[in-house]
Amino acid sequence: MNRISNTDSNFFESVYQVVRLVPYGRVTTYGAIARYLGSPQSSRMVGWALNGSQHLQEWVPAHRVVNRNGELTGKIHFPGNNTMQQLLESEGIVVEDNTVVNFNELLWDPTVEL
DNA sequence: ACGTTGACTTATT
DNA sequence: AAATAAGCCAACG
Repeated sequence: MNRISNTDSNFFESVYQVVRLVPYGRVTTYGAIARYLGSPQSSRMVGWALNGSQHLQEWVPAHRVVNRNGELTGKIHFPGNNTMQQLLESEGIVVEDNTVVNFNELLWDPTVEL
């Protein structure tokens, strides 16, 4: 059925799926996910999808998704002040000044890894 | 119903 | 190199 069809909410679900595949202690970017889904310019929708993922029952490691600069741009949408950073640090990721250190090494790109 | 906003990124000036 | 424009498209007011 579907098969990569647009005009469906599959985009959002696909985002959740991909984010769940991010390995422990690694991070990915909005653009990488968007590109993997076939819409390299829909990176904003990835963020919006993740916004909805928060009240999903499924565990979606949204804290492992940062922008292409490695900055924790989405942390403001987490409960508390730096919940996102704390979660990342609890996985061994070093965060400094809202930016993931060694981001380039920790980056997990689905178009490359899959 | 129309206009604005937004967890972004790439291209152009 | 730095600033501005544009593209994406769903949700909110």
